[in-house]
Amino acid sequence: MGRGKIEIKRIENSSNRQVTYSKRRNGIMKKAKEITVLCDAKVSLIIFASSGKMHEYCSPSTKLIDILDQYQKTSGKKLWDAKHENLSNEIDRIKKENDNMQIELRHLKGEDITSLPYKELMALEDALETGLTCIRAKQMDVVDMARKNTKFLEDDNKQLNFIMNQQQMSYDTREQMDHHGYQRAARAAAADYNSQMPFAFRVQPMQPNLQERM
Amino acid sequence: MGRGKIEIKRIENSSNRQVTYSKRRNGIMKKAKEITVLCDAKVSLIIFASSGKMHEYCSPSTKLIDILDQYQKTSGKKLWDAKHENLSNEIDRIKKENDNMQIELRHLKGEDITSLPYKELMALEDALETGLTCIRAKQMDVVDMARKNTKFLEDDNKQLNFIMNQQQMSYDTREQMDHHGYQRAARAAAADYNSQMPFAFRVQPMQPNLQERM
DNA sequence: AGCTATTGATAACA
DNA sequence: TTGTTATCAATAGCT
Repeated sequence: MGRGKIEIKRIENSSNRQVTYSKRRNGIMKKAKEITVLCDAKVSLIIFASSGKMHEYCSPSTKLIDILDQYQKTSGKKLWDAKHENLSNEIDRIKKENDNMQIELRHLKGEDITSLPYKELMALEDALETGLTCIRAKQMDVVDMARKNTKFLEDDNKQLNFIMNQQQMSYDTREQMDHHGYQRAARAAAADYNSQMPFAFRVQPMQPNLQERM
Repeated sequence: MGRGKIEIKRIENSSNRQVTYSKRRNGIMKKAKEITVLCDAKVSLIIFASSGKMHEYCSPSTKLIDILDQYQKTSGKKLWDAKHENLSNEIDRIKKENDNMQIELRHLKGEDITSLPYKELMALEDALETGLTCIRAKQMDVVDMARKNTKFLEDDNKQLNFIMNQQQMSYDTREQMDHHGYQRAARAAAADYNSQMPFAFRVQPMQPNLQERM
């Protein structure tokens, strides 16, 4: 149909192909509309040009999704139903997991244990005792750490008090000294302190993260 | 195109409509095939006759589902994506729930507690103690029940032994008795036993389900 | 289902 | 892209 007959094979000339695509697309769309009107048919037509541009026709007062639903029912071919099934199965699987954990949690909290056999009661008891042991060990750790922290703070305080006293003393005798003499006195005081205290009590960096863990 | 021009409106004559549908359907299918070959297009064509009968064309080496996926991306219209999103959200929600329970379970078992604040350690301890109390109470119940069961069995045994002895005795003196006399003696033995035992120790139905709960 | 007169679609060209 | 038109293709009405 045209000035010359053509073979049905890919049109190599790109612009010819584009023109033909456009004209034939319109032609098919028109035919699709006509058949829906003439024959009461439901039609879904989706065309992608090689460029990726899309055109569609769907018979009026019909939704594409309805046509596709009917397609699945009529043909038995799954489009999204398969994906749906997978997701639904996944949900079921996870829900079951959920329920089991729910039950285990209840049991550990001493709920819903009326119908449990003795063996499981024993197992639960063991688990709870183990947990309690761990928790209490951890609590001890924390308390211990707090105690150590307190001790470090006390030592710091002691040292700071000592230095302050020395500074006060050197301030009291300041009149007899020049500026350099004052600084010398303060340094001497610190050195004096460190030489009097055993190593473990000297100023040193605070334990990192000690506070956080409380 | 035909022996006469026709108006594009529903063909009222049913058999004409059917024939026209069939011819035009073939025509559209052919056109669809041609445009895919001539112009490198991807085409999905689904037609339902008013009778419900379906015909489809999909460009070769392409799946309908792929065309529809591309349709959703290109047009932005959702077909099944909305449904999928709902299911996916549900899955995410349940998975989160799952994770939380997983963590709670671990904590109760004394695992992964290194970074827990002291307050939560206390709460865990309380929960574990409560659970342990409940479990042990239940264990006591079971043991108690077992003890009662044992007692019932012992009583039964005692009673059966008593009756057996009586029967043995009546057997030993059997020669002096006729058949009726023997039966009378056995009945008398049982009555004798019941009259000698306090009510609570008499034969009575076993506690139901006592065994099961072990 | 075939046939064919006729209309409709479109290839090549502008 | 759009329009024109000579041709080819589809099909309406009939068998």
